[in-house]
Amino acid sequence: MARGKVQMRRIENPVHRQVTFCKRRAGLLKKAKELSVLCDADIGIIIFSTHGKLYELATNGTMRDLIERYRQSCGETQNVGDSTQPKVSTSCFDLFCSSHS
Amino acid sequence: MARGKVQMRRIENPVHRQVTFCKRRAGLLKKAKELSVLCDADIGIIIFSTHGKLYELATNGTMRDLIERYRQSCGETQNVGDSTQPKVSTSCFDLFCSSHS
DNA sequence: GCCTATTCATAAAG
DNA sequence: CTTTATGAATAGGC
Repeated sequence: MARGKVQMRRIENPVHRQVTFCKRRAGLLKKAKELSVLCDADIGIIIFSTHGKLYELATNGTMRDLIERYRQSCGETQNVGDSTQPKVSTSCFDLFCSSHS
Repeated sequence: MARGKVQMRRIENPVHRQVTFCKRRAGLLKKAKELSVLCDADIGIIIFSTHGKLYELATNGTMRDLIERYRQSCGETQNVGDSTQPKVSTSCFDLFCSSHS
């Protein structure tokens, strides 16, 4: 982005990667908050670092509520706005009920 | 941001809000993918528009797996990297177990 | 949806 | 941590 373009590959230098992770993570969360305020949207973000540390953000209410709402919506919604996922047919309800017969 | 600064309030004009929502949502998801690739992180994003439409992104695997992983981690993690939330003391496990005694 | 002027984010350096 | 040069995101128009 600055001082030279960055290539979209995994950053191999651990120090460099850590610095970039911190900066971009902050930027991403900021963007999410802005989108939430400007467009009155409800946004949740879950981030796991390489080392498995969890970072989260819920712009409205709690992540708990958001996941619960997600569980309901994804069972009704046929298609989401992003085409990254090939579309999984697994019902989201299974996630919460599979261990409780 | 461009052609004039935007104030951080809810955009009242519905058309304008819709346009901004589309543009910024795309930008947010792109940033998330970049962060995921560059820093080898696992990221999930859930977005509900004003009208309740769901948009989602899981950079690695499925949202189902990510939520499952989140459930486990948030019970172990004491603090997340973001200070937006005042810190909720409710155990995340309650979310999935409260209805099953 | 595409284009362009402008603001924003951020990689590299101090 | 703070600064700064530069690429990226995006608001407003078509």
